[in-house]
Amino acid sequence: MAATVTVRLPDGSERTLPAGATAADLAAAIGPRLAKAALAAKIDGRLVDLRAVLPDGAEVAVVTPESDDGREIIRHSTAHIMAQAVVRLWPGARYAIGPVIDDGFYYDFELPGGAHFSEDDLARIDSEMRKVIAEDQPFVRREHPIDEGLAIFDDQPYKQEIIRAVARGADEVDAAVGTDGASVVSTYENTKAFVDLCRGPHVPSTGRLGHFRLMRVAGAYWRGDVHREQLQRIYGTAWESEAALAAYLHRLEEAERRDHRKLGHELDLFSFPEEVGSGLPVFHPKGGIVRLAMEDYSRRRHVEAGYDFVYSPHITKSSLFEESGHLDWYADAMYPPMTLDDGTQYHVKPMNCPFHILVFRSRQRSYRELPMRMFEFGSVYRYEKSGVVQGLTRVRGMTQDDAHIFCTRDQMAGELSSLLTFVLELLRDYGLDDFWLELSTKPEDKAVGDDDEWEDATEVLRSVAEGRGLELALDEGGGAFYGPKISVQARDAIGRSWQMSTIQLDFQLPQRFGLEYIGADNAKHRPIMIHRALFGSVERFFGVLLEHYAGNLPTWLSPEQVRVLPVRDDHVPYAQGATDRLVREGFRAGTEDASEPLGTRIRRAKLEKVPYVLVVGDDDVAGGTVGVNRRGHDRPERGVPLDELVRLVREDVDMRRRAP
RNA sequence: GCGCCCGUAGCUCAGUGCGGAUAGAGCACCGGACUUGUAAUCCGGAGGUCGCGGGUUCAAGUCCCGCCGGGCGUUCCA
Repeated sequence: MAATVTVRLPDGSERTLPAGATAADLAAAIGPRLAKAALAAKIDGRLVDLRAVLPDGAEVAVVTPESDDGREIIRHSTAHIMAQAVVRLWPGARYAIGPVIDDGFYYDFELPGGAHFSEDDLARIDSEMRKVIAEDQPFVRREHPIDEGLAIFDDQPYKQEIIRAVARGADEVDAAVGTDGASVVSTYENTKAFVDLCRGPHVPSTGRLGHFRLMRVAGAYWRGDVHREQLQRIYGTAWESEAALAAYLHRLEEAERRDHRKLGHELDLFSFPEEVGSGLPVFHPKGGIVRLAMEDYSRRRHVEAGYDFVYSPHITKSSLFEESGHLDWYADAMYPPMTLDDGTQYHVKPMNCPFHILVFRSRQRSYRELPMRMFEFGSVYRYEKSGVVQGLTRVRGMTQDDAHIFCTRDQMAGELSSLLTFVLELLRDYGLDDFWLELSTKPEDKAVGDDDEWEDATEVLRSVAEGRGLELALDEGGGAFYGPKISVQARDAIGRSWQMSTIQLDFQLPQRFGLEYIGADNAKHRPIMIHRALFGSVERFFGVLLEHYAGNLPTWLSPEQVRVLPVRDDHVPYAQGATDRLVREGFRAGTEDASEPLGTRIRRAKLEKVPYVLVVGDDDVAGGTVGVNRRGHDRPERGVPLDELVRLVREDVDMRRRAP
């Protein structure tokens, strides 16, 4: 055996160390600061402990806290000490799995006697964890043959189940296990009393941790299977520094501040009356105006883009959904039927497509009519499971900006391409401008439509996405059996992704409904159908915009665009005159009288996020001017001629200028 | 659907641990006074089947059960 090993570092340089040197030795050899910061190492792309021995010729990188790998290791190690704390506090507790997730980690437990964690327990667990950290326990890795592993965890049935899965080489276990061989499992021992089954790697010792916070308790099924034991899950977040933790918590607060449910209530836009039912919003006058503005603009754009407008009822005989197939595979998500005296069943519609199809089928169609683009703000009802309804983003009653395009095979590519352009332009007009796309392709097993159609459609979607320079995530085999799909995701002002529009090809429904048109060859042909919704649902889009703008809707969407405040009662006539002028110009404006101090009225208007708050007093009456407080500006601008103000607001509205 | 948590005035919350007499506060609302030049004027008033139903108890906002509504989670994996 050679006396030295040579490894290559990320910068391309090489280091030679004595044989048997560990990753920690390498870090020390590079420099004392790195040695101190080092958490783990990556050898030939695989994350390992700092104590791992370096093989000769390997590519080695030292993992430090301020990296994705580093944070992941910190989170994983923090999950372990949480498990240790829980076992200390609840002797006999069983621990299942404790993986890393986005921004944090969780660990699943089963407490003795079927006990449950309460929110108060989090504080106890937290302080026990800090004791474990203060003890600076090492994470000692060991490898054991299967039977030895089973013996170590003889009172931990979940761990044993995992070990057996590893032994079987079960494919649900991460492939990394394979490098150890399925005959061996690894453990990490913190103390004699606490050993956990784990692939690793971990930080060298618990003293390296501490910037964490336990977030919440939740229930979760063992292995995600509803038929298995329900375990208690604790979620936490952990970071490399107090500052990073604080920044993360701040991001959460920011998201909370923007919560559309909260803003919707504060700004008196909508509510969810208990009397109506879960997931069924009602829009108040101010929210109604916002919707009106959103919908009107959408309608205008659809007219310009060559759509026809159709209307369809909210209920229909069940037979329509039998013909469409919805009742076969979608019944769970539908409201149950109502039965009339003669026994006929009716369903509230969960989708608009069958109606649009009937419009198409209402008479014989010629190829000259295609493409036909039918648009409807169609209200649909879906029986979402009670646990999933959430604000406006997941509701049981919603209005889709739904359209179905019927076209020939030859027109398909052109339609898809112009459609995607249309979607992106329209979403931009509403103020979203950071997009990425997800393309779901043909599922492996079964699919309707011929391969040629699938391939062609998929290719068009792909090329349009790429041509636009947009990020494209491929969801290989993730399409529905009836056609490929592209979904447009938008990132909002604080970087969160929302799924917005979907464009879905459908090779199935035209077939089920026997749709056809007469081609130039005087023969019957089957049209291709494209389903698409740009907002998804008006309600959801409303919620997304509200969060995106943190309630500061751009002027063109604001429920009240201008509020005029007279300084004293005797300024009211002038204020009213200004308001009348603004209303004549087509703006949403109002006067508030002077029965309260100006400061109070300004404050209220600002809290209500009115984009333009005008103050008029003696000087303005004399000069035909207004004092302008623009939302987002600290200082008012005095003495602005009314004409100038009208011009300003007009420009804001016409350009659909983004809110400050 | 399931698990945990929550539901008190229009809103935000106190009171619930350990059951005890007319259930409190701030904001909002209504009335009056103040006549205001840029983020909370003063005084007064009204407002509650303590989510709903059932149970335990001499006594229930408080304890138990069911339902309704809401929040969070159900991020495949040692």
